[in-house]
Amino acid sequence: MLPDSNRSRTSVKNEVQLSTVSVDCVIFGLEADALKVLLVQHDSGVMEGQWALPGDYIRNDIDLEKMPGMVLSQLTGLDNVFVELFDVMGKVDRVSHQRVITAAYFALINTEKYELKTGLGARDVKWVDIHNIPALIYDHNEIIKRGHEALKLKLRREPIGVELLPKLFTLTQFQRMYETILDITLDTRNFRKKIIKEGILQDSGQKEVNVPYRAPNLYSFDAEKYDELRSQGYFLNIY
Amino acid sequence: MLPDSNRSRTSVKNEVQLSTVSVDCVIFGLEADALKVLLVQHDSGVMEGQWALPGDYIRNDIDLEKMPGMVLSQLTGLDNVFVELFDVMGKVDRVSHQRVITAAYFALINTEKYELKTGLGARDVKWVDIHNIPALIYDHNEIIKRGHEALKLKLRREPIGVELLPKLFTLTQFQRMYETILDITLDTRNFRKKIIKEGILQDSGQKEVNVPYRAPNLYSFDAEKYDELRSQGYFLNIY
DNA sequence: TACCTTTATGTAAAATTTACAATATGCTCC
DNA sequence: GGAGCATATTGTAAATTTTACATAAAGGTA
Repeated sequence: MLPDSNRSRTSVKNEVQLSTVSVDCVIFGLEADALKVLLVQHDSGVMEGQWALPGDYIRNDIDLEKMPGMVLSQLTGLDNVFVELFDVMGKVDRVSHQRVITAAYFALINTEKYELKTGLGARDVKWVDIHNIPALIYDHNEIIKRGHEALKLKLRREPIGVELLPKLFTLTQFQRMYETILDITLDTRNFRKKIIKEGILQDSGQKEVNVPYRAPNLYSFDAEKYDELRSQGYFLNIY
Repeated sequence: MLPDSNRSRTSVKNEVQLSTVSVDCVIFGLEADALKVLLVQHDSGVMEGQWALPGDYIRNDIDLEKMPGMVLSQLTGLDNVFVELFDVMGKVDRVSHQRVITAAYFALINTEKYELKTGLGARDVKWVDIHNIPALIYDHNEIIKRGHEALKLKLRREPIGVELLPKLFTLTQFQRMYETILDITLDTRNFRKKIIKEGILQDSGQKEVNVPYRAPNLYSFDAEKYDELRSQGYFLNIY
């Protein structure tokens, strides 16, 4: 990039090209058995009543990477959530009437425990199952599809989902997390063998209580062990 | 995102926030035994004489994803090259005096065969070995580092490098491509066994000619076979 | 024909993957 | 206290894959 007063030959000399830039967030909500996406319904304007991904126009006095956190904070009250950029949509005609470039981020949170708030010009906010996304404005359906692919790839490289589980969790919870996000079914025996062998989980010696069946063992995540694996280029092959 | 006349509550009402947006390209050049990056030297302006990644400000009448191709075309004359977005840098203070958001793309091409041209306000253009990148302007060194990580990850999922090899190539060329890009050394016997077993290469039955040693067999890439693998979530584990 | 350089290849041991189903536990209800 | 219910937990044999490692083959050159 040549960001000084000398403009490139493809740009108009001495005239800085300005653009409208927004941030769109695919906020994935993990439940015990379903993966959902947070959608907002526009309050007014041309798109009144239509459903869309939560997002906002960027502000030039705020770091771009802080924007998705702000969106999330306004809709869920959550802070310090895992968020990652996965794409940028920049076709000239993706939005009618004006060219809007959007940075697409995904986040992964727990749908439980947090109360949704309307905000950001939204009349309504709701969780929708990933398999049942309605028609959204612009290219938002495509953004969700790509976001899910990015999430799945990420999960195979990093167990980002453990942060959504309690400090101590059962192997079944751990497996369901993978199954739900990756949208696959796993063989329990083989999955456990693999995870145990990798050593990223530690048996706490405790058992869950107050369950009306055999109490499962509780495990914790061994971050050190995992960091060791990641430095060697970790990729979880499960099908 | 709520891109209609109704602005979000975090934005100033009825005033569209505009931004300066650029594209920076980490153009990787593959040689027989080295991975290089294309750098340009600024012609004039505040950054005169300093080295940087090639890039340009975006134009609002051109699809964002077409920009890196245009940059590449101007510097190398190459068209239809593999290019992929891997990050967006958007900190407020990453560039002095004005906030510039940049979309970072990487490309992978062959340094041979193509003549570099100065262009885009560049006084000079050159290939620099990935291990010897000088201090660049702004956060360009960081962008290269991230671009290399993205390239390595991509190569493990897709054999993007084959397009840089001749239609018919030797297993040694194929192996060197992986070694150079991933910056590792591979065991020849094990690498060949793995690749052959995967079936993504076809023995053409021909041999290279005019070599002053045992003539190696020539192979071609089996795109169909690879597509089959990719649909099952391909990831090449080699160390 | 001897030599140089690079290609091509095998194998045994260890580790991993795969495909399967029966038993163990804790609680509830009678 | 025993039967029933629901989930947790676990093993194994076969097939496949990975790992570590060294020698012979081929083509050209001198």
